[in-house]
Amino acid sequence: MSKSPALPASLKQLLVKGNDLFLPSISIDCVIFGFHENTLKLLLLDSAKSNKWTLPGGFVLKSEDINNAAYRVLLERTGLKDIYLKQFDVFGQPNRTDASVHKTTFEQYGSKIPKDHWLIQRFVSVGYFALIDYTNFSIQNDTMHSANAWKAIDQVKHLTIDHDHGAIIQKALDSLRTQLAYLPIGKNLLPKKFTMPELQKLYETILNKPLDRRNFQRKMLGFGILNKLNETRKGGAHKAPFLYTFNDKKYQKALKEGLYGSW
Amino acid sequence: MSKSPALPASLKQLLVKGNDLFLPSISIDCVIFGFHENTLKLLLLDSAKSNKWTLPGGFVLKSEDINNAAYRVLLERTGLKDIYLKQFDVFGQPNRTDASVHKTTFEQYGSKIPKDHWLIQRFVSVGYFALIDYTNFSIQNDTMHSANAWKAIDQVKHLTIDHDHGAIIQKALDSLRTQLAYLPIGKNLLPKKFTMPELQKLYETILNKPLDRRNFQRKMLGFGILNKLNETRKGGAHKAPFLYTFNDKKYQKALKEGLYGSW
DNA sequence: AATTCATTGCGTTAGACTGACACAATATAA
DNA sequence: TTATATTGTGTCAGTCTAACGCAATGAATT
Repeated sequence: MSKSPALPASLKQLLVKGNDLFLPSISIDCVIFGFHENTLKLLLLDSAKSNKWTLPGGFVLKSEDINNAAYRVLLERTGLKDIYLKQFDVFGQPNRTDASVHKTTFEQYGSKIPKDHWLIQRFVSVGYFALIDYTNFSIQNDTMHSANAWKAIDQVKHLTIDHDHGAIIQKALDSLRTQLAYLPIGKNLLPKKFTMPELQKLYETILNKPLDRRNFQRKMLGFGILNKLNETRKGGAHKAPFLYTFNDKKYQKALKEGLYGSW
Repeated sequence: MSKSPALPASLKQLLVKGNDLFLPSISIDCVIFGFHENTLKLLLLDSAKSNKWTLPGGFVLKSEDINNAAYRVLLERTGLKDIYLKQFDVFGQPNRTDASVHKTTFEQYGSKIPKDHWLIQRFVSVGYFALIDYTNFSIQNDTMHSANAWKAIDQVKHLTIDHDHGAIIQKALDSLRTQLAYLPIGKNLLPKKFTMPELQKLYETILNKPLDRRNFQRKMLGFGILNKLNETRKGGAHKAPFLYTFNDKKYQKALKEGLYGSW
């Protein structure tokens, strides 16, 4: 006759079978970027009513490729497949995880995690970042976290972030910016058809600085990864800009070989 | 009255205490590059007389930062400190490790690893690459591997490489080449004082293509990370080239901020 | 001691790229 | 119809890059 709600099945499974299902010591954190209304956003989870926000993450099945685990986490969380997902760093400080979060989660339901349980050991986390199209996406909620939400990147620093997830986010952003310099970007972050000003806004938002419209266009077209369509986007109160799509083959090639090559 | 030699203490410790000392499921592999006689070399271990070559690696102590674990492995293996060490990827395919190697190692000494032992579970490995000065370095041997050796990078593909270490080496080389485009390099790979032709050879070796002598010098000096000394290196049968050192402050700054910035 | 010769230091030039800006065309709103 | 903000296209000077020229130098050769 406890006043606590019943322990959800997914949490119970984690508690009882986690040790059998997952690799010990290794976790995954995903920094999921979305782009909407000229703002870069992050998909965050409101962790177990503790008023702390966390990154969507998970564990690696015992016979699962670690990259697939990251794709699985992304799929479970967003319902999206075939997304650009990039492993950007490993976070392995011994004190980076704080078992008290898990304890709190389970205590809500009147459950206790045994001492030395798989879940409250030290975890080394592999960080991935993903870029997704904000528009054709619906947030998937789960039982462990009461709310999932998109947060504008510049609001994030005012939130209470769990663990070292703030540092992970910062590192992901740095990696994203660095990548921008030598890899194409935007494929999964923008709708299929987009305008040059939209693409530019994306770049400006990630880099957090304005770019010259005309030079941006010249450089972008120079990369040779865009198809110019014979359509324009009407509806804006001004001259209708042309629509573009990414040239898939050339985009993929540029992803592999880089945009420049330098030396 | 076994004919096998006695099990070395370090191996015994791994067998008996490994489970207590180290994190499960996580290992570290180091791709250690050296530069000597205009050749890029790799430090490899002749693994347990099995005629397979492996990368120097190790495990993470239970309360040790994973980056420190990599530095520790490097120190144990080479005796070198303060080396540039870069985490470049995570290797997490479920079938990437092959427990038979460890079995063979212990069977040599007439020891058997228990089933389900910590050591023969699946490991996810974090790859680091290091760049060291070939000259002031002495190879440290250990008990688990009969021989450590420098192997020229283009000989490596003719060797029998253990596990997925061949793929790890390839990925390290790719990362090194990519880094060359936007980060300074050479600090630990060359002696303190070096000539411009020597530095150029290093770049040419890593990139595996010739560079124009005069353009290389102009570009390199343009980075502003070199100090030109008032000495020349005599002894070569020709005009004596000037000696340079790296400007430590500017070198470190360039490591953090990159050499260009592009956008 | 003079000569040879591979290598180094310094320089030039044409073409490509970059940053800053001008001006006409156009889709909606007033 | 006019006004206005925005887009498409273009220019131009400064910078960077690739390719190459030539004199200076240090040891080896004669």
